[in-house]
Amino acid sequence: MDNKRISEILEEIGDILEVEGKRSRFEVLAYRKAATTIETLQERAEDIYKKDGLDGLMELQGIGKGIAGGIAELIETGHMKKYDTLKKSFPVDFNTLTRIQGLGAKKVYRLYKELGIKSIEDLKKAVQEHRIMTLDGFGEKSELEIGKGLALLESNSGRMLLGRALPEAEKIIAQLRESGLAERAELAGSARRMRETVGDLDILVTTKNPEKMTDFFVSLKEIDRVILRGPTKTTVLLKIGINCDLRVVGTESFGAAMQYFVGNKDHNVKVREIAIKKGYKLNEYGLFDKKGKSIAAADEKDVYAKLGMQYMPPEMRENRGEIELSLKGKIPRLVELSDIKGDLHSHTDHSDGTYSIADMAAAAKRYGLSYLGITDHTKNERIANGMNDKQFVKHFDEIDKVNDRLDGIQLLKGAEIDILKDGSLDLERKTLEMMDYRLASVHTNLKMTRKEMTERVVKALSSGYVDIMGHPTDRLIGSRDPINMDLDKVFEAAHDNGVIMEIDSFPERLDLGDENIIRAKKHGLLFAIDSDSHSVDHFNVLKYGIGTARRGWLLKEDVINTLPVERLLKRFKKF
DNA sequence: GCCGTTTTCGGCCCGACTGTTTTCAGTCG
Repeated sequence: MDNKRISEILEEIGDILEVEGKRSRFEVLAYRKAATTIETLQERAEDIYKKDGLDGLMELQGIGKGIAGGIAELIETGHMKKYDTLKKSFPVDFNTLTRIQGLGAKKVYRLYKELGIKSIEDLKKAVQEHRIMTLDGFGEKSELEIGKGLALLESNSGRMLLGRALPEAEKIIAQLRESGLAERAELAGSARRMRETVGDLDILVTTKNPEKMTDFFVSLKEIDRVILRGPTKTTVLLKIGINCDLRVVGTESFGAAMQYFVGNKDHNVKVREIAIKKGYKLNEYGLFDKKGKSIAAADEKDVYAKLGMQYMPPEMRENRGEIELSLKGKIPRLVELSDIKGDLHSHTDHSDGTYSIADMAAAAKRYGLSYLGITDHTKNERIANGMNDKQFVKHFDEIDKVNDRLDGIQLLKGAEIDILKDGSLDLERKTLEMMDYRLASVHTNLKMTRKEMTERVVKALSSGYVDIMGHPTDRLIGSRDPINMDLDKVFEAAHDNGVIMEIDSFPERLDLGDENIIRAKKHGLLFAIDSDSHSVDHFNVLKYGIGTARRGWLLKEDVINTLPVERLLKRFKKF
């Protein structure tokens, strides 16, 4: 059973327990928390259970004996007694119905009890027939909002790629800054933490004129409609299809607000618990002592410092151990975009890129890189114009010629070699040995059994010819699951054979992702943060790869393309 | 139901906005 279904079931148990009202609200919270944990897990809960049993599940955040047992039951039998029983008494699609903005478990239950609404279809009909507004506590406006929520639900599926949402946020923030109304305007929330997908955007501003500031914000052309508006918080729907919150805070509490709105929920709960233990109270307005006097608020670093904590980069604030590290003062300096000296994955018009070798070199130089690896596709990728051995020999010759004319940037000869179905590489040894380095990826035959796929990849990595494994899991966020293989075995093979793991920076790939980076690093692996550029405009996706690497707590020394070219070349296989 | 730098029992973050309420519950993040 996949994580999504497990988390839906846990969430729904939480909903039903809440409306049932028999259990403590903390039990409800516990199920919701467990649901979030499973939903955001990169590894399959089923794999964890098969490998480490109940203990493996219980190591996860917010999952104890009870819920772990329930998950195990789901995996073993496809059913969970507790859920089936609850569902019999409440045959309502809580999961879908509560996705409508403004509808929570309790309202959904009332709609069921009083109007018999069990599904989205029932709800749509009830709205059309104006039956919602007849209920106590619901009015004309509630019905209208539910109607809008229904339309929105049909038009988009919730989360959006960071690569689509972040540029929009940057555009909006730039306008807020240029308006002359904002003293400061900063991105907060999951986008600032560089999560690969975001559910909404959060922007924080300080201003002398909140009223005018908000007027200006809601008048921006990027905005579709205003969902709610108050003196400190305004929510709008953007035309690109996600919500954007504007928070207006005082300059004196800007730091506390950043602290509050940047970390994820678990991070914040934990930090606030630390405040309580110290006899303080922490909210978005400041850190307060017992007498209610503010002891830190304007500066984010100061808020953490007064709690005995070292500042943590936004990308770390996910409650994955950063708080403990921070209390010990051991937060490391993470890798930064400016550390990147070159890019080891790019395509030209010799395969499926759109620009010449010389154009790509010039673009990389403009981007500030000092070397660029050209890694065009091999013949198995017919669709991408992959080259055969003979064509590669000619291709290398041309790279050499272009290289001779270049100044300030050096080209490296490589290829993105297909790992074939049987685990062999798609070029002859002779050709492989002509390159500066070799990047190998899986592109075809993605639906093999776990055992077959693991053997295939391990065989390729053990060939003695692979320097970098390209986009290792081959996932496409939101559209293609990672290939099914035993990642620990793959990482082990990579370690034994000196293979570097790629972090492909393309927003729909971000592969490896943050959790798998942490896992690979535990195996002692090194990384390459690459753009996978197919055009001269693509180098700026590197920032997403950097963000992902930072979410995986990588340091400069973990990333090989922070090395100058002479030292980099020493890391690659020699023949 | 989960969890442990006071704890294996007794806690569990905190505030804003809305609609429909005459003082607040529900929802959201």
